[in-house]
Amino acid sequence: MAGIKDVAQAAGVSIATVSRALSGRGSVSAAAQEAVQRAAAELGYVVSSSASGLASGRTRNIGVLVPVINHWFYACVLEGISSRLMDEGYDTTLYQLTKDRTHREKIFSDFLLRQRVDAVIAVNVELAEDEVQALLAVDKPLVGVGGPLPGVPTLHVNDEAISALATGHLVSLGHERIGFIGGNEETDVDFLVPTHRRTGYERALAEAGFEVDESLIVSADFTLPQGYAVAKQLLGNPASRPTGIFAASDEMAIGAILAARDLGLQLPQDLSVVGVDNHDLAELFGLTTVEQRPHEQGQLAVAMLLRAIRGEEPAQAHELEHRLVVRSSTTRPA
Amino acid sequence: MAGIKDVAQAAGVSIATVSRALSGRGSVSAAAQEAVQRAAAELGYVVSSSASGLASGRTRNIGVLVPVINHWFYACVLEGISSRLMDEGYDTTLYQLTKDRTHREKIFSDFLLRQRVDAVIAVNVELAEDEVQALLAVDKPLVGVGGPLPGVPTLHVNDEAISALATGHLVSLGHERIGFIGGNEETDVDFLVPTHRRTGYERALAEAGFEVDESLIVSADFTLPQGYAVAKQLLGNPASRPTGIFAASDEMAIGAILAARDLGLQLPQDLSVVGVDNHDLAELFGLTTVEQRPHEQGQLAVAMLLRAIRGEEPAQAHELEHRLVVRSSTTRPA
DNA sequence: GTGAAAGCGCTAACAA
DNA sequence: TTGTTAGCGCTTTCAC
Repeated sequence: MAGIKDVAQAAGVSIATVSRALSGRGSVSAAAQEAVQRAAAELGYVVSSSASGLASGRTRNIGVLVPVINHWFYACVLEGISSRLMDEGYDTTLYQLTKDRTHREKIFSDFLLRQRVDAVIAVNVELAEDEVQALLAVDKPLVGVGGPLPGVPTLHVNDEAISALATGHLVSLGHERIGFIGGNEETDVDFLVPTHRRTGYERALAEAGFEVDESLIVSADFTLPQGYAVAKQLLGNPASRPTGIFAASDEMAIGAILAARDLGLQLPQDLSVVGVDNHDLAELFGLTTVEQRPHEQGQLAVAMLLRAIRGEEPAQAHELEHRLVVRSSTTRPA
Repeated sequence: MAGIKDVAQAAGVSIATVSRALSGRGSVSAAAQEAVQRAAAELGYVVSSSASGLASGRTRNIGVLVPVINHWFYACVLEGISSRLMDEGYDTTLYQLTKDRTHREKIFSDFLLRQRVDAVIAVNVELAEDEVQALLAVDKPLVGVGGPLPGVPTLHVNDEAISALATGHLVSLGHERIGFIGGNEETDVDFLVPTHRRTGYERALAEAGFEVDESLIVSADFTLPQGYAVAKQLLGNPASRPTGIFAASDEMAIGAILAARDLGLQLPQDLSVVGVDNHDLAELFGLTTVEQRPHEQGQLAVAMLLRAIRGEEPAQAHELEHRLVVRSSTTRPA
């Protein structure tokens, strides 16, 4: 396995020049540059990340914290992050953060805190104050996706505005009894997403002059099956049935659509449904939804992080756009 | 940031003893062990992975190669891998391998080959002969999931047997016109999975004495929407419609169920559907399927890899179990 | 069981 | 622009 010395020898320069030529730090003559490049290629030389990391303090490795992987949103964000990071020559190291404190502590102390990563992207994980401090204390740039994290630059959509938009869409169509399928905060790995989405829903209702009817509010875990289950409860009683439902995720919204079908309801005549995400399945179900682009969120997070790593302008919180995608799952009430 | 020297000083021993005590390599007296552990904990000391890696040649970091992340199977495998790896004190570094040769080459040369990872798990990526050789040449253990990879220990289900089982289930119910929704090989990231699943389907038909009817065979990309689309074509013509469908993935099977419903067919009376996976959504749709447990596959792959890393018995190909999960999507034909 | 010391393969001052 | 050289913080012989 060729080392930097071999390359230096083959190129007829010193190892320092090889290092400079290959890393782009410091100036190197065109001739030397060329010679080094050629020699490195011929020998199949690649710097040892351990050696480089030890000497420079940079690992070119970014830690990504996610609560789960097997979930549309996280998988998309992760794809966005990893592809962008790879383009920039960085590795992506994955940490699944559970709710278990000791497990988390281990991740923080054993993995993140020392030399393993140059920086961290936290995707929808609610970091405790001391966890944030620990990261910042070792001078590791930290960017959050789905924040907000106190004192941390974060990329996020405006969950409240999204909900208000979705609910408002139903209101504008003439719906007066609008159900809400939210997330349940206990089991939830996400932040305040459940809370914010509910607040937006209530705000839109208030603006329309409607009262909040607790019997129209149910919660699930953002998945399709649970959305189906709670929607069935919500729709089961013909007397109290809402004419429209806003679900805090597309998966739950699709669950609601399936539940409505199984109850013999015609959509959208008997029931309008709006979701959030613009999930891969949304189009198939004709689901009206508020789009958020997790893949892009991941890419943007990387861009923010790189700026922080390079010590450029202090990146700050950035609110991402969202837009209503109207399809066939919503119409005026019968 | 405390270093090994600080710990040595605090514990009143040499840095060599600290290293031994913390890594478990070499013998240390109980007293020293205790003193070191205490000092390290007090100082919040964690070894520098760069320094340790440089000195020892071990990074405690495993590279995981996947074609995509945002897909049920891969996300599950990934969760299994990363959680198990974390338990063992290893990092998981993620590499998305595209079909683009130059991109792949970059991953291999710049990332994998040098000091960044101790070993590699390839999940359903078809590695070229030279890619496998490159890994083995630098003496990096390699384990495949979903193989087979020539000369590489691999964990895999028997795709052909799975298909034969699923198709046989329909045959045993009395179906004679059985459609097949397979994967399309061109766009496919997976191996020979599409081919094997088709072979199993054909074998089961042959065993039952049926001829293969090409008009009953369609292909999609393993996703629900495409499964829906091709199933609609398959089921559109009432004259040539099959009474049962075997889909090579649960997502496509569910797509077929939805397509059938949209065509006004009653399930399972008018159409039986079998899938493969036992996907999170299978139960909701009452889908009969052949289960494979990707999460476990990931965990087992880690176990195999660790054995290889430790130089224990040469791990070999391991075929995973599968089982038929019968639900309500299949019955005898009308 | 323990310590001294020689690297591991680079990067970054510094000097030229 | 280039080379020399001193570390980076560990692990691992080797001698005791």
